[in-house]
Amino acid sequence: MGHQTETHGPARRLDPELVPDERGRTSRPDPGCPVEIALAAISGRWTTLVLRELMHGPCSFGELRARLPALTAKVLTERLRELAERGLVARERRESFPPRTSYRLTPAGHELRPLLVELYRTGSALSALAPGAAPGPPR
Amino acid sequence: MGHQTETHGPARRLDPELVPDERGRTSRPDPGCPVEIALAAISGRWTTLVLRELMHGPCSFGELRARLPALTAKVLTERLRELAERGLVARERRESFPPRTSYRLTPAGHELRPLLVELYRTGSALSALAPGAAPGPPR
DNA sequence: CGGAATCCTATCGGATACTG
DNA sequence: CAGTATCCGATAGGATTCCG
Repeated sequence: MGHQTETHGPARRLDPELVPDERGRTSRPDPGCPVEIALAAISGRWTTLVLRELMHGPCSFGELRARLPALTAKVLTERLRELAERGLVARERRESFPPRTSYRLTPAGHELRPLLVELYRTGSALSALAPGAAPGPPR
Repeated sequence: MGHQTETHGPARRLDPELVPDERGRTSRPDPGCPVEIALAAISGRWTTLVLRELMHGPCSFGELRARLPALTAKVLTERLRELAERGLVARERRESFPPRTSYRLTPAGHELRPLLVELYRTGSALSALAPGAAPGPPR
């Protein structure tokens, strides 16, 4: 916690906690940057809600729809496919009748839990600090 | 109270770490949910990179452009305005010539630091766990 | 230097309807 | 039950040009 650098010091000091290694020094939105990887994992509307449900345990397609009634089948399908492609969710089909599909988090998917917790914590802190300041216009 | 047609298990247990209070029980992308508030704060391409730069200390418009050369003035302006509207960034103008503007994080803005660190940590964990699995196609 | 004003395209996500 | 198939309006964000 040293002193501040002036606005035109030659080289800025990089915070090692914020930029631990090479991959954090990108000067553009590089997909290989860990921050981008994590952002991609939770990107897209409804994604964090779907993840939250799956964090509570495996879930069928219909159960997810029941818990998130305003989420259309199309978008849910898209989210689950993206999450599966990224290796965060596993799909298991029973070929019986009626067909049953179960979705569950993979070990990689469970890695997202601390991030979701931190998102919640940060959001709470912000709403406490910024009283009424632009939660964003309702969609 | 009638129960619903649940295909198995009665009520799911909500994880108190994941859903600490009422505001985490939304069944849709509610802007008042802390998770959404935090997501909104870091939403938009380039936003985390701009925040990273500002975390290192105050910065002028031109300095930000110099450090993020591929970021156009239009988008940078948009990001800074959004961050300012959300109370995360403060702008200070010198009306001299040439005009100098300095941007710095507010206390609320500094609240985002642990989130950025967590994003980095999570992304690193994912890339270690999912070897080569869909970092997403290059844009 | 520090922006604002346009234009243009790609993608996202909601609504709706249909299928195995 | 578990999806697929279209259509469509709304943004997001990049490129370019201009202004105080």
